[in-house]
This record gives sequence, structure tokens and C-alpha cells, in this order.
Amino acid sequence: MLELSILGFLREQPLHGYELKARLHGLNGHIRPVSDGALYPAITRLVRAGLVEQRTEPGSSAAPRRVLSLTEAGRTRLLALLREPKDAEITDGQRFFTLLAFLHHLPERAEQAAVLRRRQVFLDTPASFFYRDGKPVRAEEEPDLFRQGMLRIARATGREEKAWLAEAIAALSD
Amino acid sequence: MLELSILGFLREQPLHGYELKARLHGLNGHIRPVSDGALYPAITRLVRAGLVEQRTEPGSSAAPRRVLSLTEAGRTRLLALLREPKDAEITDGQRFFTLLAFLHHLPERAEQAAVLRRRQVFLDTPASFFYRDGKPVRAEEEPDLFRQGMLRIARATGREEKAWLAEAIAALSD
DNA sequence: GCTAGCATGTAAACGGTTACATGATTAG
DNA sequence: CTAATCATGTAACCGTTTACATGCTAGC
Repeated sequence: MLELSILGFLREQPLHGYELKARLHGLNGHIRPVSDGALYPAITRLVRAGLVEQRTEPGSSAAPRRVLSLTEAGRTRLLALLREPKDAEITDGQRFFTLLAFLHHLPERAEQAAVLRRRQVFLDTPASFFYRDGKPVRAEEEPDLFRQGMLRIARATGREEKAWLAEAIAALSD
Repeated sequence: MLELSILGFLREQPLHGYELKARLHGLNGHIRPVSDGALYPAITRLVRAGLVEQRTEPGSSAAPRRVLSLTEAGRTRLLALLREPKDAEITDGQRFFTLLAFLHHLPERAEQAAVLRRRQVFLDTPASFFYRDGKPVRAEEEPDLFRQGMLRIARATGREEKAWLAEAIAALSD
């Protein structure tokens, strides 16, 4: 999942690995820390795939900085990832957030709106966490305190997100 | 991450793999589908580790059912996972939800409350997604529509979750 | 006769975690 | 002089995804 974030941040400006790490940390480091063991191999993969270019900066510091920037293929790839996100990127809130963080890179408002609409459809699909006798347990019927909390929180967040999505989609179709 | 859910569901009653899959699907299948390629190896690991027992049911169906149940070690393990969740289980909303789904298995209310308090502390730690000149960008100052949405949604969900946590912790200390 | 659901598995590839490893610069 | 920060990487391990593979039963 690093791929999208790396391409997204590099689209804004060239960065070296350490700075990239700082941005990634800012984006969702409090939720999931970024490890060097994930980041550097990911960069290497992207370079090998021709999506990222690196030029080594002759600096005074210990390990020489590798300044990374997107190639044309990298920019194309970023757009493809934003335009046709996999289902998991729509359904998983955390991944969808990553998508949102870079969605402004999509050039067409209609394309941006289409992504938001996919999330809307997902949120409107009724879903339930628990079943008793094959039927979904309603929040009011759930006797367990913690599962009650899950249902309550899920509903509240769904409500707010739906409200925002509706507004944003409306704004995009002006 | 399957480990906790499998142990949690088996704690409630013995199940065979297919039924387990159905429960797991109910719990968060709409967000992340459960794949056989993850489930069956996970079961095998748990059996090998002595946490789960299986007895094959002589049935008429094609592949014979393996009915799975927790061993004493499995029950102990489940409690340990619930009692001392790793940081990632507290910070990642999705994982925390999984924790909540089975937290009722912890015998002591004080222990349950302690887990909720860890989440509370995390949510009270100020965090921001984006930085400009090293300083966090406030929601009102964020010019990008989509990043605005992220901030708005994150705040709303945080608010609701904090409210519930406070209530639940209070209820547990009666 | 066919499709959907029941029921279980394997194997390759991939990506991420954890731990290890190095070394320079800067501030206290 | 020592700790924190800058800066980059490797290697073993682990769990998940994806694709493949099998075969029975029930209902249309």
C-alpha cells in the first residue's frame, strides 16, 4: 500500500527517502508506523519498475541522499491507481483515506466524483457485524456492551462520511 | 490478524472452517474479504501450536468437516491477546474493532476498562495528516476538498468514539 | 444438466514487520 | 562526550493475496 502514497507524495515534489518517510509518517504514522524495512525496498521496486528516478546528491552527510522523482510512467501509474482503485481501496476506510489524500491529482472532476460515488455505494450497502440464527443483530438487541459500541461508532462515522460525500459530489458537479 | 478472530469465535462454540469463514465474513468481510488461502493455513498453525483441537466429523459431504474447538492453551492465549494487545491493535481502528468484538471474554471489568483507556489515550493524542513548513495544517486552512473531507470525517468519528469510550468506562467502574 | 452452495485444501508471489547494521552531523 | 537526528540499507520471517484444485449435494 506504500506504492500509492510514495507516488502521491513524489508527484508533489522530488524528495529523498528520509523526507518521504516523514510525510508518510504524517499521513498515517500514528495509526501504522512506517518502517525502513518496508520503505526502502518499496522505493527500490518503484525505481526498478521505471516509475521513479533517483539521482544521488553529493552531500556531506553519512549516507548520500537519493533524491527521488516521478518519471512519466510514474505519473501515469499514479493516475491509474487513483482512477481505478481496487475494491479493497474503497471498502477499507484506511486505504480509502490514502486515496483521498491524493485524489486531487486526478485531472477530471468527473473522475474524482466517480471514486467518491463508489465509496457512497459501499456505505449505502447494508452491513452488519453479528448474526444470530442467520439474521443480523440490531444495535438495540445487542446485549454486549462492546459490540454495542462497535455498532454505535460504525453508524456515526457512516453518517458523517455519507454527509460529506454527498456535499463533495455535489460540489464537483458544478 | 486472523488469530484473534478465530480464537474469539471458537471461544463461543466449536465450529468447522466453513462456518468460521461465515462468521469472519460477517464481522468484517464487507471491508476485507476472508480468503481460504489465509483461513485454512491459519487454522493449521493454531492446531500445530496446540491452541485449537480438531475432530473430523464423519459426514456425507465431499470434504469431511473438521470441527474445531479451543484447547485450554487456546483459551489462555485468547485472554493474553485481549489483555495485552499490541500498539497496532489499539491505533488501527479496524484491529481495535476486532478487539472490541471479543473483549467480553476478559473476565475482569478492570481489564476491559484498561483496554478501552488505551484507546482513549490514543484518541486524545493530537495528530494531523498534513504538514506545511513543519506545522500541521488545520482543517479550515486546508485548501484541498478531499483532504478537508479526511479531516472532517476523522474529527467526527473521533468525537463519537471518545463519547462512547467515556460512557463505557464509566459503566464498567460501577 | 447445470449452477449455487457446502467444504477443504496447496503453492507461488508479494509485501510488511522486526531486527540488525553503519556512519556522519548537530545540539546539549 | 553523548544522545538525537539525519540517512540508508539488508535479511529472516511471517501472514496475506491470488490462483489453482477437488468433489459432493440440492434445487431449478
